[in-house]
Amino acid sequence: MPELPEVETTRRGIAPSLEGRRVEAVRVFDPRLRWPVPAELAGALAGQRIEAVRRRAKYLLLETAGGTLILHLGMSGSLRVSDPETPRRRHDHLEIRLDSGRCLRLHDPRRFGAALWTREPPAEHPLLAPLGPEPLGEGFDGAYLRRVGRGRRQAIKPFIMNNRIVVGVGNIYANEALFRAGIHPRRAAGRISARRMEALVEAIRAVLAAAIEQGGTTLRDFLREDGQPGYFRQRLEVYERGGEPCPRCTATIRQALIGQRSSYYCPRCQR
DNA sequence: CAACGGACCTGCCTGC
DNA sequence: TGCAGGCAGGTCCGTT
Repeated sequence: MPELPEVETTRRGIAPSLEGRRVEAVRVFDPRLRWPVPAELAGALAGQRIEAVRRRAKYLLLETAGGTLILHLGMSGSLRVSDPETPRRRHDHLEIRLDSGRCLRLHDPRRFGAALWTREPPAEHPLLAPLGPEPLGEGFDGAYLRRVGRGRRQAIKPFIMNNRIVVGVGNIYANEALFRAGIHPRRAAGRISARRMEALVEAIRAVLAAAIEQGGTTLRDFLREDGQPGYFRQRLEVYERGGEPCPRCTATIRQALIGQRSSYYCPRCQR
């Protein structure tokens, strides 16, 4: 479910309830996530004060003086701040009780998500260390993308979805950014001019920023931590619109599998 | 190395 | 109605 805008929306939603609070207890109802939830997590996190809730790529980082809880929402994960008295839902796998009397619950039907603990600086964790630049940060520009794409024959769409190249661009926003930039999703990454690569970078930034502003995209089940949906879905121009007219030129939008993922594009506008 | 397919899971929808 | 099959927002890992 969540791409960068949904994770960032979640971060902004939960941070005010977490920052500055002390963890009173941690309960793991089902440790079978993508990797087993470490047995030491509950003991290590209990008693710690949450100093900051940060995001790196699609990872959420709950930082304390004793270590960092690394959370990933996978395809179907979500976080809710709730009253501990509220009955647990099916697929609520982890609960963190706070000294405010509230609790944070991780809900994840498909269990592709993760909850890990590290005492090292999180940037050095093996999962985070190899990640490419943040798309909305410094260090991500046309010159960079052109340089790392040089000589690559891989299609541009899976290329920008590779988190060693740039993080946070999932299937929805890859489709949308390529449409905005007028680039065909199958075009080889190494065969895009500097000018068009710059346009692609700007399109990625613009679509992610706009989606964050709208609270993310709710397709099926993504809900913000307050239970509200994100409103970016109505702004999607090609995603899940196969067979509809292109909003720019009225040609019929195509759907095809590229790199195993559903891809949507206008065969006339995108070259 | 780059590129690709498989794997991990549940839920939901479609079509027979 | 039941059941098989396909698909879903991610990404690691093993193989070519």
